Amino acid sequence: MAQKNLLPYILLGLIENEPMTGYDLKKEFETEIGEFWSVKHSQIYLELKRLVANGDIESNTGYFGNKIEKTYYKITPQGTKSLEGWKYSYEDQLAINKDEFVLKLYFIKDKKDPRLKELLNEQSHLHKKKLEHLNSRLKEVFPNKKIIDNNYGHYLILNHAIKREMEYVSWLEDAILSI
Amino acid sequence: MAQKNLLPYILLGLIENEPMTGYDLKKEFETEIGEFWSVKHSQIYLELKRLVANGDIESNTGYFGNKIEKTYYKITPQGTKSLEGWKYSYEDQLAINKDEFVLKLYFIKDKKDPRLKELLNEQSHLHKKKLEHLNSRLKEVFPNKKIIDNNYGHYLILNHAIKREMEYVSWLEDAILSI
DNA sequence: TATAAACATGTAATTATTAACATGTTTATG
DNA sequence: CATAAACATGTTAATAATTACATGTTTATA
Repeated sequence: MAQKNLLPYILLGLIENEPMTGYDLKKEFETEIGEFWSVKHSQIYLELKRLVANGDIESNTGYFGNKIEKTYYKITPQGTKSLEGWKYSYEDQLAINKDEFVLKLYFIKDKKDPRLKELLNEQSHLHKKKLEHLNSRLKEVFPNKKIIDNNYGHYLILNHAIKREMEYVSWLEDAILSI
Repeated sequence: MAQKNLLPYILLGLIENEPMTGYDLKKEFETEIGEFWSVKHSQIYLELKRLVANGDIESNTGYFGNKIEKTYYKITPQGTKSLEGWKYSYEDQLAINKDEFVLKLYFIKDKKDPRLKELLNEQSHLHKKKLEHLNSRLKEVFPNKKIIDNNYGHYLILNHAIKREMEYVSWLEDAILSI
């Protein structure tokens, strides 16, 4: 069981719906899935090569007009199988989720430290903005019940992200008041 | 401003209190800070070398008895400065926090998918266990107000972790009921 | 007391990730 | 219509992180 590097599954998951080019995939990380995951485009191209070498996807280079050359990737039956295997596999333990701000706080010992409140305020501002953004995403992406039911996983995690930000903000506000 | 690799700051932050060996540092990641961050011990040794080369810490090798040889690291004024700079620096934007389960859900489209509930249940179980664990940590680590006030950052983030897990569990429970 | 398990301390190799470099193509705009 | 900006597509180099390898020391236990 290959672990850790999840990018292959992401690419498979995206390509599964329809053949895509490297650039199409890159753009996915600027919108939809970009809310939950990030990678650099250089990584995408590397991984695509590996997936081809591995037989999980097939490439098809076409010439559009006489200038543009595009390589589309489509998933193979083997790739589909690999994707399914991952999607429904169980995790036996939770990964730690690394948050730089949380880390900083760990090293701020003194409750009376005057800079503490500043940091909390700044963080609160960032998370409020994020919360706002997520709320508008929800309205935008899921305007009706049919879309919700056909993209239920996405709907769930977007709601989760919103609740998480609400928790974050409320925690920070409480912390600010407490000092 | 060096970004990204936060391990140097963690090591500085830990060494700041008292000189420590590589192994001492490794152990920190199994208890206290291990709740919020993880690294492999091989990475610690590499980073310690770099910090020494960079003048942020100094090493001092001593022979205990006639067998054991230990190298203690202590922070230099330059290291302290670097640590302080990081601790009170502002972040301009939030990093994405990568969660494999959330990623999986993104690719599960169909609300009626029978395996969805299984996955949600399994996750719920994991987070309930984690929540329990964190609650007992809180009691253990912060038995009284004095300790709280002298380790306030740590107190705050432990509370945050607890609230986050509560959110996670409640989200999952709602999701399970919704399908 | 032999032997296994856990402690303690690192190095080397592999893989993943990010940053930097390159290069040609449309599209907008002054 | 010249030119800058953004689009599109990659490769190469550098850094970070994980995995595997190595080796000697206590401590527990059969």
